[in-house]
Amino acid sequence: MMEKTYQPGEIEARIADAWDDARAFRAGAGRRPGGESFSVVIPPPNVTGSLHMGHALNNTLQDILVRVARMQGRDVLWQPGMDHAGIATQMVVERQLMERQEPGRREMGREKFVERVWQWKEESGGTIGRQLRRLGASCDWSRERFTMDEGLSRAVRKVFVQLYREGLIYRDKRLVNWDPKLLTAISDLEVQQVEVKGHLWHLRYPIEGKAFDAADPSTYIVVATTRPETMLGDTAVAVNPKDERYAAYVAAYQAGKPINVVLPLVGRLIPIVADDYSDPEKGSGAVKITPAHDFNDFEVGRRHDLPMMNVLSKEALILQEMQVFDSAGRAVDTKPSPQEFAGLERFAARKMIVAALEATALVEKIEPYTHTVPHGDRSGEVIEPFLTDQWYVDAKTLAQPALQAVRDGRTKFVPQNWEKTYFEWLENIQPWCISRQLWWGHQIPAWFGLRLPQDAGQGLRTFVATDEREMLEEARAYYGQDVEISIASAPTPGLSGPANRPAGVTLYQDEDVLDTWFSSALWPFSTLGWPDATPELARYYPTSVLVTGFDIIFFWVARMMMMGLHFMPDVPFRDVYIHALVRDEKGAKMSKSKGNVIDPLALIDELGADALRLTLAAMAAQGRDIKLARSRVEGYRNFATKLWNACRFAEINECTTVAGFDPATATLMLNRWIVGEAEKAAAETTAAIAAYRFNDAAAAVYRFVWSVFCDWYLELAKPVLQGGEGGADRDETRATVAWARDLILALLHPFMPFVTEELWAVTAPAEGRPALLALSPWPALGGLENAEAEAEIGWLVDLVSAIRSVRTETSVPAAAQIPLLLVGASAATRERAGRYDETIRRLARLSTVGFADQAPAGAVQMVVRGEVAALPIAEVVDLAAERTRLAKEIERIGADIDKIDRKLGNADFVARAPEEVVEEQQERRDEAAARRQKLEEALARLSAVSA
RNA sequence: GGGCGGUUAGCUCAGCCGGUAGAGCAUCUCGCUUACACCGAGAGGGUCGGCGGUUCGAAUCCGUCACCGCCCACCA
Repeated sequence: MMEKTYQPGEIEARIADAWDDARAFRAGAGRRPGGESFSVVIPPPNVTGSLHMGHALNNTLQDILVRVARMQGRDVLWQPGMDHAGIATQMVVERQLMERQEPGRREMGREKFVERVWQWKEESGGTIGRQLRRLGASCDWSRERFTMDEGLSRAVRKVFVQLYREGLIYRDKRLVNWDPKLLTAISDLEVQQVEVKGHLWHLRYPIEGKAFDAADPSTYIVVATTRPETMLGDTAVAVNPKDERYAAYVAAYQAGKPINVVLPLVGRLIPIVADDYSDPEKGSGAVKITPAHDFNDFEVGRRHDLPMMNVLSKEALILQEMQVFDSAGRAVDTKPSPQEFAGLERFAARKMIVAALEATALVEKIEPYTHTVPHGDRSGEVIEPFLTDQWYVDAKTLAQPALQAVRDGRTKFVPQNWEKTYFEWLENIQPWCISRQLWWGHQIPAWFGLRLPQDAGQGLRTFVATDEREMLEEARAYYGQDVEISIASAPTPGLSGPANRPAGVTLYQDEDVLDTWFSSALWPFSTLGWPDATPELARYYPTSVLVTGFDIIFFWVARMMMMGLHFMPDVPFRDVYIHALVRDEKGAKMSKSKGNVIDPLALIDELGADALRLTLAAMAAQGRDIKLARSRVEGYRNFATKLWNACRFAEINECTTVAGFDPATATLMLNRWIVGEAEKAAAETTAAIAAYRFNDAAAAVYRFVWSVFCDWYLELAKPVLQGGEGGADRDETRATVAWARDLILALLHPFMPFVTEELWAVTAPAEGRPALLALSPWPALGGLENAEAEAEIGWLVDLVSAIRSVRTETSVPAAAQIPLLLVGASAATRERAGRYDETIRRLARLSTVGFADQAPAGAVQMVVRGEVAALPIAEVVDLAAERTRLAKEIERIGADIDKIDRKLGNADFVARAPEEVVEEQQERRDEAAARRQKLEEALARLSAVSA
């Protein structure tokens, strides 16, 4: 015997185990002959992650698609896995070390630390996988992959080496976004622009050869800056070539004899150059150029062949000695910093430098100034543009095929408007900095050694290879077979210049690791075994669809497209379904700091995974954020209980699945009707899912289950099921109820896998029914709609609804059993009334259903499908109120008719609108007119009585 | 500066390849009845942000304005 309410908690864990035991989600499980492949790779959550609403939405949608495909008998793989999340994970473990007061990362050393991270991963890294299982995600967990697995690491190295050899990965010295807290470079995408209130300092730079006089503007040039501390590294001042104010400086520069300024505090002479970058509208129109600490200045420096002076250390402290590089990035010199600033942190230095300048009247003015400042998205620290050697991917080249594939429609975005965002970004893509100064990640497979004297190349000799053995082969080919090659763990001090002892060479591997997204970019093929030609790769690549949030289009989608197209013969996925962000009730982004996070696991505990899933699906309308309210989830929890009780009703009434039952053979109108409605609902749901219209799909099943199956079909079936007459009608109805219930369970299963699987199991499994709903066929019906049945049951529904409505409006006590008279009923109506006598009386609370040629005086009347039905209850009803009711309805219909008449009276409408539209209007008018006629008659009879 | 999205019932949102304004929640009224009070029946509630245009006809297409949100770039 089933419980009265659905208790998700007890059931969900048990069902999840049942799926596991049956290996129901293994790749290809449930595949039926001819089933084409359907594959999805999960957006790998961070190994440090725990389930938030975004994951819940993302994986619910994937699971719906995957479960439908599996039920459709396709060869399904949902590939799960996790991302090693370089920075995030390293931070977590470092924090843990600190909390436990253990030695820090640096004291521990690289090898030990990495070992420690692996240990952490084994112990605590699997949380999200378990949480996804609780959500019901039907991934093939036996194939779980991790971006740092041996196999995936091999793919990473192979890709790196090949791109390097193709010239698409290279090392370069240029400005990067440097995070002075994490002490690593980060990519443009990991930088957040934050608006901050700061100041704009107007500084006077004295002109060379003129005695500085604050009162005489010809003795200095004013530059405006938000970052005074970088002035130590200025190597020029730029003015616009068209700026009249600075015509003399421009002319001098163009004549090859630039006028210099004396850099305050430093005393270095730096030229005034003419460059379009300088905007006459901004500041003073003259701008200080610090090529080593500003991206724009860096470009100006390259254009004018200016030296770059690095003022800051990696920790953003002012250097003792500034490092000087030429415009090509070659180290050329060092220069002493003013010693009073050496070692100061950059913001402290700013204060002191401003103070020093003020002391000598070199500050013209200070304005409050609001501007945006780049911050690291992980550390929250102000990013420092920093001159370092890093590895870059030539993203521009790789982007071309990725753009083309979407333009050609080989990969489609849903909703399509995201293509624009994708195009925009790829068309303006910058080199992708892929090296990170971290320990946790894929160490870059590049080794450095000294150059041979005869080698004219610059810097150290680089060997890039997939492993040490391959690297050593290359090195031997370079240094000679007889040279002894050793590998050091770190660069030896003073390692520069030519290899002067070719008898023995020491190499060391690049210490940096790759950006986590580098390995994620390979996910669709690396998880399938690439670079080996595995059967999985052949079966499941390209994947069918990628489901992800828009915030990750650049980070991940675009890069998978680039890598997939470069290394595989086809795109990584056919469709990209982009879903929205889950926000809180008020539309704010959920964040821990705001404290408005709704924990999906808490909701699952309380209301069930199914309720949460159906809520998310029902709210996943394309192109719109989801504002999640708890009440909504409660509503869907109620729906689960409703379903549960409907199944309980079926059980109580012995509606058991009849093996081989063919819905087309149903004979009772009621059964033919529900069978047709079921077909419609199934078709609607299937089509909506195929179009990624999850909300429409959810609404279609929801409505069918509650408003059609429960509200009408089961109610209408009660007399047959419970009438005690037994016989063929009852058998057929029991079979039909069971059939419709099974269909509902199937249609709902992708949305609510747990309850439906449980109900499937408890509703007395019949022979020939698959043991697991998850592997049962998806409903595919045809030819079940029946106009006759629709007309008959439609009339029944309308009649009962009309009586109920009138009863309430005329204040007939709910308990009162009143008679009904069908006035001037047609033969069909009489027959139907007879057939459903008990049903009608039960649902409309009537004592009798009779017939009459005319409505009795004072009867309450209504019009149902063109015929009058009367409730002869003059004594219970307030006649005046009844008159008002009728008059109101007549008025309403009158307004409708007027509206239609205006249309039909419009010659243009009749002439230009499509024929069927005109006909439809005509029909509606006729119907309304007939109805009004009947109502007017009813009103007349009523008035006659009271008169 | 460039781009995208939003503005529809008290709330949260569907509908938007033009042709009778919908759902859930909330509200109000009623509730005989063993599938379900996490329920049933009924009701109220919207000039679809403003203005203009196209059209026989606009919530739906176009333009414009207002407000809200997001993304990208830049900011001396």
